[in-house]
Amino acid sequence: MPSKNTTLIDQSTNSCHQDNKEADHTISVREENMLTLIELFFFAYRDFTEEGDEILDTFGFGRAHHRVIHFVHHYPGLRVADLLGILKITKQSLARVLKQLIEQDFICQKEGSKDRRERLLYTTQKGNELAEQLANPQIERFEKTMSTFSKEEQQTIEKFLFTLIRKNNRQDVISLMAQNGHFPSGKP
Amino acid sequence: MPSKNTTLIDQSTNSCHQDNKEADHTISVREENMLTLIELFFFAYRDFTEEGDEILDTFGFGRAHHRVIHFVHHYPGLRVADLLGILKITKQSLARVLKQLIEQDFICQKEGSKDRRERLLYTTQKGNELAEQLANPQIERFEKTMSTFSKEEQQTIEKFLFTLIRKNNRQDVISLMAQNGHFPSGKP
DNA sequence: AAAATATGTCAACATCACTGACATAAATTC
DNA sequence: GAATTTATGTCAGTGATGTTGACATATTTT
Repeated sequence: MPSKNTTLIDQSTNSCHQDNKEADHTISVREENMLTLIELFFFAYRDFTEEGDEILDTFGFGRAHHRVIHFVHHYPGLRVADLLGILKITKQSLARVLKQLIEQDFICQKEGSKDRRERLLYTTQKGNELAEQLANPQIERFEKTMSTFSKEEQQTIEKFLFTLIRKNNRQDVISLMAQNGHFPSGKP
Repeated sequence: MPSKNTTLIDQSTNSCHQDNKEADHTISVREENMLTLIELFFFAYRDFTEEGDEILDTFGFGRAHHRVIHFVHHYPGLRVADLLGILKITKQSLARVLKQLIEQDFICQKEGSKDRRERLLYTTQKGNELAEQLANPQIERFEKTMSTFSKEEQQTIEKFLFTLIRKNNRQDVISLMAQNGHFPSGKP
C-alpha cells in the first residue's frame, strides 16, 4: 500500500470518465484527415528544427539565434523593425538575441544611408559561415524531399505552404521575398 | 554627440565588412529555391500556431499544453512514455504540464489493465471541449487550404509532410496513426 | 531475489518569450 | 525652429518551456 498519495491516480482511477456521451462526439472523416495532416505538419516541423538545434548547441545559441541569423543572412540590410515583423516577437526578445550576435561578431550594423536612425543588419564573414552551416542540413533535407516530386507537384507544395500563411501576412511575405527575386508562386 | 556609447554601432559602422569576397558566396538557384521554401515553412508554422496560442492564453496555458491535450484527445489511452516519444521533450518538461492538466481536470489517468505501472491518459469531458476548441481553427484552416487542391494534389501534400519527417521517426509516426486507422499515404 | 521498466519527483538552471516604461537620435510636420 | 513621430535601444520584472541528473516507487520480468 502506498504510504503517501504522491500521484493523482489512486483516487481518480474510478472517476476517470474520459468518454461520457453527453456531447456529440462524432468526428467526420474529413476532420480526421485534417487532424492527421495537422499532426504530420507538427512532426515535420519538429524534425525540421532538430538538426539545427544540435549545431546551435555547440555555439551556446538557441533557435532564436538561428532565425535571426538566417533572415539577416538571406536578406542583408534588414532593419530591426523588419525582423520584428518577420519573427513576430517583441523588441525585447529580439534585442537580447541580437545583442549577443553583434557582440560575438556574427552580425554587424550599418547606418541607413537615407535615414540615419535605421540600423541595417548584415552578417559578418563569421556570420555567413554559421548561417550556411545551419542552412545546409535544411537545404539538403528539402532538396531530398523535393526531388521526389515533379515540377508541378513542387508548385503545389509551394502553394500549400503559402496558403497556410494568414491572409493578412501574405503580402508581407511576398514583399520580403521579392527583395530576392523570389515569389511564392514561381518567378515573374 | 552621444554622451555614452550605448549601442555598438558607432565604432563598428566602418568595420562592418558584411560581404567580403574571401569565401565562395554564390548560391545556386536551386539552393535559393530551397531557402524560399524553408522560409515559407517557417511562416506557415508561425501562423499555424498563432490562433491556438490566443485561446490558450485565456486558460493560462501555453503551446505545450496544447500539444499534450491534442495527442491525448486524439489518441486516448496514450502512455506517458508514448507522449515523450511524440513530443521529444524530457520527462520533467512533460510532467509539469501534465500535472497542471490533471489537477485542473482536463486529463485523467487510468491504470493499465495488463501492466499496472502504466498510466493511460484520457481527456475528461472538460478536456475534450478544450481540445476541440483548440483544434477547430486549425482544422478549418487546413480544410480551407486543402479544398483548393485536387485529390491528387492533396496526396502530394500529405506525402511531402511525411517525407520531411526524419527517416528514423517515420515508422513511429505510422504506428501512432495506425491506431486511428490513419496512414500518411491514404487509407489501406 | 534481482534486474529492468514505467512513472513520478526534486533541485537547479538556460532560453525565450512577455509587458510596460523610458531614453535617444533623427526625420517629419506644423 | 519647435513639436511630433519614428526607429531603435534599454531597464526591470515575470512567466513558460525546455534542459540535466539524481533518486523514489511500484510493478513486471528474468
